[in-house]
Amino acid sequence: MEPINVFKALSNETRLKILEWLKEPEKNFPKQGAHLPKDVSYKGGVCVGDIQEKAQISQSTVSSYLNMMQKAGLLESIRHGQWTYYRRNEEFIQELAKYFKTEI
Amino acid sequence: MEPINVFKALSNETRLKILEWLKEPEKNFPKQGAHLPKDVSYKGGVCVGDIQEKAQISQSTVSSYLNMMQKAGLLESIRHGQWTYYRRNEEFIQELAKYFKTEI
DNA sequence: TTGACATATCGAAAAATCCAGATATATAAT
DNA sequence: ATTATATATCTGGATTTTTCGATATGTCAA
Repeated sequence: MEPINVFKALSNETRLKILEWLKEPEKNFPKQGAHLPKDVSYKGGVCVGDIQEKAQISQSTVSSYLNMMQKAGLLESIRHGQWTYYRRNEEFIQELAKYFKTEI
Repeated sequence: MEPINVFKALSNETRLKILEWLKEPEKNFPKQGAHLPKDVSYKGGVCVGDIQEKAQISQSTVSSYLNMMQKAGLLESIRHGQWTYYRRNEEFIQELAKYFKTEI
């Protein structure tokens, strides 16, 4: 775990919002599921396009944000067809909260 | 509380170290107290010069770092004579850990 | 296999951050 | 009053971040 990279990832309004939105995907991305194939249950995963629409920033920006957050450990992703679904890496985030409590 | 500013303040190796050093001031700044007047008991406060020496960065940089961390809420300071003593704002940091646990 | 769509990567301009030296200010000592 | 010391503020060049449009890649559908 690289705390500096985590904090950098969290140092941006949009990225912080994305992380919060992904806590309640079905609430914040209601139309999600339209293209989510039934045979897949990537619980909580939201595709890039839906996140972009909600965040109101360019496609390239949202893509690199998500990549950055994933590299920091905050998110995980899976590709399904032409969609990439991102969701929170709750295990990592839990460790992070522990780190925060004990080390900060 | 402005989480973004907190995360920005934490997004730097030196500032992160300072925050950690200040968890155990008497251990990390052993000579501290030489100029700390007896009649003052600013528990845990360390003066700018001592922090600068330990961090090995310029005086102006350490001063603005400390100011930034204080504005973010992480530190608090008190002036005593020609010295400014900085220490952790534990109350704020505790709230922060709570915020982190519940909001992140 | 061609076209359409989702996402990733590239390249660049603008803005922000980093960090130092120079200078200003506040306090203490003489 | 003058000088010395600690800290704060100012200025600015170097580096990094932000964010976009353009382009590339991967996948599905016709």
